[in-house]
Amino acid sequence: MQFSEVKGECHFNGTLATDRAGRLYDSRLRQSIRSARRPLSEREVRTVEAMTAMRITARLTRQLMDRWAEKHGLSEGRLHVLFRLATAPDHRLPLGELADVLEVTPRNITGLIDHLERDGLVERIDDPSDRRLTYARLTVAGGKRIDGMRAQGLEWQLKIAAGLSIDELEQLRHACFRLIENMTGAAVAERSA
Amino acid sequence: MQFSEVKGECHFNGTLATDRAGRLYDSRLRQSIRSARRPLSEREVRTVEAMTAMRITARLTRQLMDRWAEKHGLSEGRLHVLFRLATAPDHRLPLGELADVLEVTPRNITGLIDHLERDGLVERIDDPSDRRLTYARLTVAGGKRIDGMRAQGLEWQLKIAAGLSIDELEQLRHACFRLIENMTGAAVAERSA
DNA sequence: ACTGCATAGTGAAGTGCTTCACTATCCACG
DNA sequence: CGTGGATAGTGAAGCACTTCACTATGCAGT
Repeated sequence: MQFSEVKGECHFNGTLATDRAGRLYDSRLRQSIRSARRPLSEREVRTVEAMTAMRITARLTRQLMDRWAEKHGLSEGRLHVLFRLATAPDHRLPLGELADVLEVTPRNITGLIDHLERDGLVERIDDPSDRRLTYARLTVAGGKRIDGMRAQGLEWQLKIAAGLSIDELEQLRHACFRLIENMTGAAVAERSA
Repeated sequence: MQFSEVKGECHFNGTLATDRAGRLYDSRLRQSIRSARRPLSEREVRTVEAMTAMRITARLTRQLMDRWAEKHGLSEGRLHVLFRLATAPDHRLPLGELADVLEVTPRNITGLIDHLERDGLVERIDDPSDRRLTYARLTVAGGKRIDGMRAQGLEWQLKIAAGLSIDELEQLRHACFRLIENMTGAAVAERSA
C-alpha cells in the first residue's frame, strides 16, 4: 500500500499562505479570528492559530491512520491493542492492565480481544498462578501483522515529516509535550538522558 | 465550567524527561523505539517521537473538546456545525455546502440539523429563489451558545498553551502546516500578509 | 472455612456516525 | 415543454464504542 493511495482522500479546507517571517499560516482562519467581536491580543491570535493548526493536523493524521487500519481489517481500538501488545514483555498483558493503559472500559476490552482472537491475531492465555487473570498474547500471525504495519507506519511518518529538519522535529516534540504538561499536569520524572 | 474540571480526567501515560538540550521527551517511548528490530537512524527516531507527541496531544485535545461539547449537550459533529455556522455570512449555509465543508455525508447532515433544530439552536430556512435549497441558520439561542463556548474555548487554549512564547507558537503552527502540506498536497495560495 | 475484593465475561440499551437504496422536489437547459 | 441532474429527506442496516447491571470465578485475609 502506498502513502499516495490514502493521501488523495485527505483534504485541507483552508487557505495556506506565508507570513513575513516565511512561516505558513491559514489566511482565512486568521481573518475569521480577527473578526471576533472582541479584538484579540497577538498572543491570543497566535495561540488560537497554533492550536487550530494542531487540531487540523491531528484530524488528518487520525483520518489517515483510521483508513490505514481499516484496510488491514482493524478498528482503531483493535490497532491500539495490537501495538500495545507488540511492545509488551513477552507480547502479553493481562486484560485488565490492557484496559487501563488503553483507557477503555473493561467491557470493551473483552469485545476487542474477542474480535482479535476470532481473527487469529491474539490469543487468551490463563495464568496458572492466579487463575483470575487472563492474558492477551500476540499470536505469530498477529506479530507479523504488526511488524508489517510498523514498517509501513515508519515510512508514512517519514514522508509526512519530510522537509522538517531534525531540530524542527525536536522543537515540535518539545512544544507538544509542553501542551501535554499543561493539559494533564504531567511532570518530568527523569533528567538528562 | 473551569478548565481544571476536565483536566483531571485527562491522562498522560508516558514518562516525561528532559534531554540535554532541555527539551522534553518520553523516555519510555524512546526506549521502545530504540528496541525495534532494525536500528533506526536519528532522523527516524526524531520523526517517530515528534509524530507520536503530536498524536498524544491530538488525542488529549480531542478528549477535552469532546467532553466539553458533551457538557453543553453537543456531539462533536453538532459542535462543528454550530461553529461553522457562526463564522458564515449571515450565520447561514445551505445544507449541502455544510456537508461539504464539514466532510460528512449528506445523510448525516440531515440528522445533525434535525437534532440541532430540535434543540432550538438552528433553524431551517427555505430559499425562495431556489426552492431546492434549504439553509441552516443559527437561531438567537444557538448564537448565544456558540459565543459562550468560543469565549470559554479561548480561555482553555490560552491555558493549554501557557508558557509557550509567541515565537514558539508560530513555530508550532508552521510545523503543523508543513505536515499538512505533506499529508494533503495543499499548496500555498497567497504570499506575504 | 468464610467473606470481601478483584478479575473476567455477558446481555441489553444507547450514541453517533457510516453506507446504501430510495423518494420527492424543483431548477435549468435543450 | 420535458427531462436530466441537483438538492433534501427517509428508512434500514451496520459498526465501534459506551454505560449499566449482572454473573462466575478465585485469591487472600480473618
